[in-house]
Order: sequence, then C-alpha cells, then structure tokens
Amino acid sequence: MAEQVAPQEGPDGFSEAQLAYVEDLAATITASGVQRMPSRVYAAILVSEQGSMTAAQLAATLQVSPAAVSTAVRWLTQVGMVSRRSTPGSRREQYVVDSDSLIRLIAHDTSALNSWTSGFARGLEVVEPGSSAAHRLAELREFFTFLVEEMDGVMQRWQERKNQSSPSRSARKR
Amino acid sequence: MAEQVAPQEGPDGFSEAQLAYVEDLAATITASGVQRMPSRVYAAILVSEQGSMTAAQLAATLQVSPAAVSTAVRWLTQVGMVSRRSTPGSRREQYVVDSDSLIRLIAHDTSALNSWTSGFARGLEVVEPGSSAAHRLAELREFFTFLVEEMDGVMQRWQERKNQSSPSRSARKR
DNA sequence: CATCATCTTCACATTTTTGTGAATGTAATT
DNA sequence: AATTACATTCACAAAAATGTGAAGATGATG
Repeated sequence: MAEQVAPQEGPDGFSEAQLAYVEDLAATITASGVQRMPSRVYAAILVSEQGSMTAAQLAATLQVSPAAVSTAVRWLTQVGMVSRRSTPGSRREQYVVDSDSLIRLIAHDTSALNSWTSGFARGLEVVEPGSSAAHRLAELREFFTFLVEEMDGVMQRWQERKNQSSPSRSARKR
Repeated sequence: MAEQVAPQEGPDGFSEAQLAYVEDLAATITASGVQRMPSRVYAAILVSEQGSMTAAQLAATLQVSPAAVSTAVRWLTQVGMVSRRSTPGSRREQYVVDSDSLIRLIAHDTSALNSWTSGFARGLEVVEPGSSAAHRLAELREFFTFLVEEMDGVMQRWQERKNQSSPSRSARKR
C-alpha cells in the first residue's frame, strides 16, 4: 500500500521517498565498513537523476555543512567511488557516480585481498616450519591468492555479459 | 639479515617476532573494517600452535584485560570467525580458529553482497522508471546479483582444488 | 559443601572519531 | 578590477567507540 507514483519533488529534486531511501542505502553501505557521511553522499549522488551533484546540492539535500561534504567527497574520490567533473562554464564542480564506480569498488576490494595474502605470507616466516600454524597460514595464503585469481575471471565474465546484452551502451555519454 | 631461526619463546609460547607479527596482521585486518581488538585476538589465535587459545592466554599475550578479550571473542564468534570449544576436564574454554573460518568469512561477505543487492532493488521503487538513475541502479543490482552467483562457483572450485591436492587433509583432528 | 580458578557483564573514564563554524582561497560575472 | 558565489581547510566541540576495574556467575577440586 501507499504507492507514491507521483514523485513529490523536494528541495533539490529529491522526493520524500527518495530522501528516505538515501538514508536507507547509506545504512547498508555503512554496514560494510564505509563511514556514515561518505555513504550518504554516495547514495545521494547515485539516486540523483544525472548521477552527479555539486557540493552545495549535497549539503542542502543531506542537511549537513559544506565542510562535511568536502571531507566525504575527498575520501570517495580517493578510493575511486566518485569522480570529479569540472563544468567549463561554471565554478561548480560536479561529483559523479557512474556505473563503472562499482567496478572500481571491486578492484579496491581485490587490493584488500592482496594485503591479506601478503599478510599471511609474512606469517609463514615467524612460525615453525611444518607446524600446525604453518599449515593454517599456508592454506589461508593459498585461498586468498586463489580468490584474487578468480576475481579476474569473474570481472571478465561480467564484461562479456554486459557487452552481449547491450553492446552499444558503452557509447552512452551524458 | 637478522634471521631469527631460534624461536625466542616469550610469555605464552609466542616469540618476539610472533608477537610483532600478530600486531602486523591485526593492522591489516583492521584496515578491512574489523575493530582493533577482535583483529588482534583473531591474529593471535591464528598464529598459536594449536590454533586455539583460552581467554586468559589471550589477555596475557595481548596485554589487555580479560574483559576486552571477552568482548572481542563474543563478536568473533557471532560472525563465525572463531568458534568455542569447551574442554571436558577443565573450566577453560578454548577459542578456536580453524582453516574453515576463512570460508565463513567469505560467506559473511556474500551476505553483505546480498544486502547491497536488495538495497539497489529498493532504490528502483523510488526513482522514475526508465530514468538515468533507474538504469544506474538496475545495473548495480544486476552486477551484485551476478557477483553472488559467481561466488558459488568460486567456492566450489576451491573445494575441488583442495580435495584434489590433499584429499585426506579433511580427516585432520587436533 | 566450600573454596578456588576462570570467564563474563556492567558502569565509567579515556581516547578517537566526526561534523560544525569561521577563515581562506579560487574562479566567474559585472 | 572588484565583487560575488563556491568550495576547501583548520581548530574546536560534540558524539561515539573502546578498554578497564570491580562485581557477579559458573563450574571444577579439595
């Protein structure tokens, strides 16, 4: 019940339902270890019609200070989840979330996997060779190496599937 | 240089190098979003010879209060990274990290992926159908669904590979 | 059955994180 | 060229997370 088909436009083109959803999605993202504010910013841009917003728009939509937005955006751009787009005719910089940001996110996770792998490898140098602990660490290292290798294949299959279902999509601009 | 072949035994059978490594690995784990203390506890048990430690041992090794250990262990058992093993003839409970804990860890990540998937699905109900935002959310949902599906295959291949290289390993006890 | 050893839980203090307001820098418009 | 509109950075305050000490619970042992 209560299906809001008419998009109740709010402050910056966000409906009530959309504002609520931004918080909802942000909570999910936060649960995965991302800080609250970056999560909210990411969610807001993702839901925005053009997939991009200015710092001022974000501050108004999320009801926070420009400073908080600035900090969050800096972090998001550093990890590659958001990119900047300087609009020529205006001072306003657009912060962009495109679909490829998810690929970057997974790539980022892969680098995390690599950290674990080398972490386990270092462990093998401080435990008794042949010991139970050595076996444990070796298996973990092997598994994480395996995971990284598998990720390549997974991403490759995704690209194939994407090109297959809509080959011209990659030509989309704006 | 400085190869310490002789394992300098410390308080609880941990050498200097091993104690340092525990902190090192814990830092890596912490970087992935896990709190500091659970990370340290997990790392310590992992490096321990039997793959299990008591609360008292952990407190002594990590130089923290039993209370902190208790809290950390509770969290670790909840997410499935550590399991309890009550030794019959003793009050002391052993906290165990076996190799399977990594599988649980990945399984846990899969459930996180599912959260994202359903999160994106909810988003589709609050944006204009056919809009740019709708396409973005739909693609993200599709990708995460794809990832979850792929994970099944990945884990299956890992099991095969494990059974293939050392089929009798699973019979290991103690 | 009482005592001892071991683990857990709770209230609190400390540290760390997080967001704000003011000041500063930078580019477009008049 | 000056003004205006944005965005960023810094110091600080509010909020949250984290670990400790003491009290409580639970089970083995003399």
